[in-house]
Amino acid sequence: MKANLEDIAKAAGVSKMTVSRVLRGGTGFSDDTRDRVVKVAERLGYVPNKLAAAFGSYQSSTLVGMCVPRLTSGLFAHVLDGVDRALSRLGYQLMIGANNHSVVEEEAWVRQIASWRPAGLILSGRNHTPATVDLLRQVAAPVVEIWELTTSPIDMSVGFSHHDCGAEMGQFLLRRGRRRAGYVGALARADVMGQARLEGFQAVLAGAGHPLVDREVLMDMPGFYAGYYGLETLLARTPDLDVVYFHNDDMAVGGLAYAAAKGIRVPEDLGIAGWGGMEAASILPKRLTTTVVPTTAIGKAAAEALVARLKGEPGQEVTVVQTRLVPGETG
Amino acid sequence: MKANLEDIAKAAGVSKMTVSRVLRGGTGFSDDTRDRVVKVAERLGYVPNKLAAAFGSYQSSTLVGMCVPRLTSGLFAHVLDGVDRALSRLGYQLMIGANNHSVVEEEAWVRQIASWRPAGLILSGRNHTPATVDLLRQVAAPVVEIWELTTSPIDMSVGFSHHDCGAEMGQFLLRRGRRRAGYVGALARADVMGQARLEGFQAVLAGAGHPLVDREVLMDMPGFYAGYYGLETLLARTPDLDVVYFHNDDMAVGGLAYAAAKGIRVPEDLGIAGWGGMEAASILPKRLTTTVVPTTAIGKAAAEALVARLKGEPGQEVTVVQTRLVPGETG
DNA sequence: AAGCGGAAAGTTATCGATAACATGAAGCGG
DNA sequence: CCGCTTCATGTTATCGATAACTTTCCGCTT
Repeated sequence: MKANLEDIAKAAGVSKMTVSRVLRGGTGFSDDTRDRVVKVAERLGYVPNKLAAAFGSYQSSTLVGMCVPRLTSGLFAHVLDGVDRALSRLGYQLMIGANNHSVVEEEAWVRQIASWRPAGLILSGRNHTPATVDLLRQVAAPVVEIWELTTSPIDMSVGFSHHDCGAEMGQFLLRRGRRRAGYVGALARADVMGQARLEGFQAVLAGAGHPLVDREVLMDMPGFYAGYYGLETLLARTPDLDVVYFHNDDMAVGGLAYAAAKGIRVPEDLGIAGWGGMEAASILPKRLTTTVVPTTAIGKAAAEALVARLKGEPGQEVTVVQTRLVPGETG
Repeated sequence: MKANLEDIAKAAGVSKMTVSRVLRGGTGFSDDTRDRVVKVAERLGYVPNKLAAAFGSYQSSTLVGMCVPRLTSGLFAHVLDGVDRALSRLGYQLMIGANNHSVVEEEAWVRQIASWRPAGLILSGRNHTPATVDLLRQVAAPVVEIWELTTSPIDMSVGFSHHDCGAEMGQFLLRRGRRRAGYVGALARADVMGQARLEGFQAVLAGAGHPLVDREVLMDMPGFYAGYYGLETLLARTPDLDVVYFHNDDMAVGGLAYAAAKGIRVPEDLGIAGWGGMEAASILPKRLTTTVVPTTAIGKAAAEALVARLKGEPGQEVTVVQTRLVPGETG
């Protein structure tokens, strides 16, 4: 790199410290000095060295790490976008990682990121390995757990209850007269949140005397094809279902495609409900019954909670965001 | 942080340098020493300080920056995923940013990232401000430009020709007998790549004596609604089109929704073609005519080119990936 | 037994910015 | 005109790891 603080200091006839103060926009220098320093810095094409700054004083790190289950999830893309917009505006840089729905991979990621001494971290979910929690304590940076609500966060939390989402959908489908419900899931065992929705769903159905009839939980990623073949498998085993709740909208759309292919009328013969609120679903011939999650808002809230903490303000410990059940024409 | 190299050195009865050598897996120590050091490091819960390492010796940075137009683009999500998978496996960390299709925002991002002295950078597109190019030269890190092919990259390039995509689609639609083509775009002026596709499309049509009849380029983000209303506007002005080429699949799907809502038969009354190969399109009742882009492969190739360069190997200067025109039932 | 090669380990200087402390000059009331 | 405050500025130590160099030690040859 061409110039450092000392080069500017020499050229401007002041000390390094004065240059540092000017460029960071502090106080303790005259207007005349500031102008001179700024001009020289510009002329020399000075590019600050955050590595040195963050190393010398961890206070000055502007590195924020964020770990999501998958980078290709449309839902998390919006969360990421919300975080990035809020943070980049304030001069923070975002380091990302994907844990593939595994707390072990999350631990590996946190271990890597911890070595960069980040100013803050955003994690997805409330489940972590003990070693992860240890590491987080050691880095001593603010941590926001997003997506799944936890009332006892490591530090801060922004999310909603997946259990309640499932329960609410169960109630809704019962009100619409559905009595023989099935479920098609994915990411068997890896995804505790889909599991939580299923449990909420089941609890409500059982409580009403119409327990879940059958379920098909694939090992695959939750996508269109998983939804398509999941529904096929489920119906082959249990043909007389009157509604199927899917892990998410992608899968529900796959289910709709299967129904269309087989001449199953939706919602007359079979109801279909999803979860998440994928954008693409809004242009289906029939509006999908689903639960919309305020993804961008979650990202924004997480970033804001983090920044508040970094500025020394207390910061909201737990932020609950509202999901919204959208009654469509498929459920 | 609990422990640093010196703490381990003291506890193990060796020097810092020996600990450093052991933990980095170098040579110059006995098996006995290695075991002792490793054990102590583990016991003390040592977390390396990459800030110090990268600062002391830029060789040892494992930071890679990547800038995409939008974080919410399904296409770029897969590119990102391809990059992340390839890099994280090798111990690199990914810093991301979005430039909102603006070279000025890209410059701001590069300026920020440059101050972290990254080991490498991945940028989208081949257009950059002069100041960006200057900065890139200054950071002296390998740079991969992706998405749009350039035969004279700053450093390395992985991509394909948007112009050719448009031209190929033009030829295809002409072969299918279309004679009065329209175009619906988005991101007016901001997106040079959509512009390139349009130009390729127009050139072929004009060359065949059936020039583009009308076009509607919105200022909006390219999404479903933009496609819906874009087609509405276009057809209001020029009703007698027999095919419309869209900026991307999202918009084409919006166009399909508009056609369905208005009772316009596709492809009989109007052909519709998209670009990009969005996953969701695969479950439409009629398969969308589009060009599929190998997104994950682009990410993977970009990461590999970067890593090769970082390892001192020459690295592929220009990598051309193949897009694939998929004849659907809508065009 | 002197000398030598090479592996193992230690020493020193360094990266660039910042916190904490120190200095110095100007301004000002008594 | 002295001592006090205040603001502008300079000095010094420091963060943790690493490159480059130096020393130590051991075994082996002649």
